[in-house]
Amino acid sequence: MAKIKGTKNSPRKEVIIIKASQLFREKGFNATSMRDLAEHVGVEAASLYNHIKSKSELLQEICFKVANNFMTHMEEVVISDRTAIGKLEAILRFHINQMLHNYEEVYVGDREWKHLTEPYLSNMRSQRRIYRQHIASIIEDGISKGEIKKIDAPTAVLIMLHAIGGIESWHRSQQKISGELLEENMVMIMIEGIKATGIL
Amino acid sequence: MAKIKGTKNSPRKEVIIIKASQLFREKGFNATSMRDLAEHVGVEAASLYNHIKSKSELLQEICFKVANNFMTHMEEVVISDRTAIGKLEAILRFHINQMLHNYEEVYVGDREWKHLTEPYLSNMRSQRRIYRQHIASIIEDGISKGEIKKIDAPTAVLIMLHAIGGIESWHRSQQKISGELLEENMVMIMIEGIKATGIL
DNA sequence: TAGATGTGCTAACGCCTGTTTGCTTTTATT
DNA sequence: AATAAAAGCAAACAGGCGTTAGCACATCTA
Repeated sequence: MAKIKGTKNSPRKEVIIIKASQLFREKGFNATSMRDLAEHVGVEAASLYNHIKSKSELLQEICFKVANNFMTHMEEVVISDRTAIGKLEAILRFHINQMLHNYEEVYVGDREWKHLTEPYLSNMRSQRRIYRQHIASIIEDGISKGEIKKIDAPTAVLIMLHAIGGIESWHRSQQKISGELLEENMVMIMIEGIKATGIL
Repeated sequence: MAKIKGTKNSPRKEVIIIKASQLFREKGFNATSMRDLAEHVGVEAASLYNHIKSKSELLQEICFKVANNFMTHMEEVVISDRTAIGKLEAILRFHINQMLHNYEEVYVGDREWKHLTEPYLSNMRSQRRIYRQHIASIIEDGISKGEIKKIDAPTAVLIMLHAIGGIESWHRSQQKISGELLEENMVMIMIEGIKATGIL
């Protein structure tokens, strides 16, 4: 039988997670209280527990959803037949687009994962390490093939990843350029910065 | 007779601020309790209040000390007779060195200032805006003089500033390259990324 | 219609928070 | 040695925290 609810087709838990993402991003995980969250959902704090197990669970769901998202894309890129520069550009563009169109959750996943509890904390740490190592490997591959100038790969990785985090400032900016233009500017600056010039 | 002391001569307060910087960096401002801090100082929580007025005051002192530090340097650079690229490189190197040698406080000043209370919060917001505008002006000047490729200046600013924030990862890294090498790598990648190539 | 299920509420719990009070001990100055 | 100031402590406060218990209602299922 078709279960058609009419007004309430979106489950309550989804709404809670979305609101939680916004608040965690805005004020941080620890500075966001359950009563705070409840008010934004339009409900009393106690009622939240009909849908979620704990405040921690909210952070876990947000962080691991984001992490899986990035990890899945990374695996596709790694097995693709792009050049090293092409792979980096693909990763860069994916990050930028995620930051542009999935802002709240991505931001929380990036900045608030430290407040996860074990064993999720260790799990996240290792996922992030693996992710960075993937990028470093691509860079080192590019260097050995002469596509990329001779730089320290881990340094290039941290520059790339953190530069993208700066899109946060763009979101808050008043006179912002379009997302497409932002993407092109970032890609140009970052990719040109590591490309081999033939001179060096 | 003469009260030479004021509230400044006490080194105890310095210790408290240093430990607070470490804890705020490690766990975040909200996740650091005064009892936590007291334990690291080697004292009971109540005793802290013989040296400081409030937890908030700690965050204020850290944030504004760092901000003044950067602002002072910025003003020196702005009035210098360097080229635009030269100015950017000077700013970049200053940031990197601060991040390397004054890590805890700089990190807190960068990531935890959101938890300041008014009027300090507004003050900090405007200081940061002014700082970014200074950099943007330098970039635009460089573009108009043909030193820098035609990019969106605010975008370049956010890339620069956030890329530096990535040194956080470097600090935690196990097999890290030397600070000098890190600096050279970062400068090379970032500066080359925005330099005019003559082709474009 | 009867029961089950989902969702909401009020009230409360135990714990932790930043901070104050009142008192004692250490340290520095005369 | 006497005295004043600085620095420490235990105890407590009021308020906020995440969370639970118990109950009420509404909706869906049989």
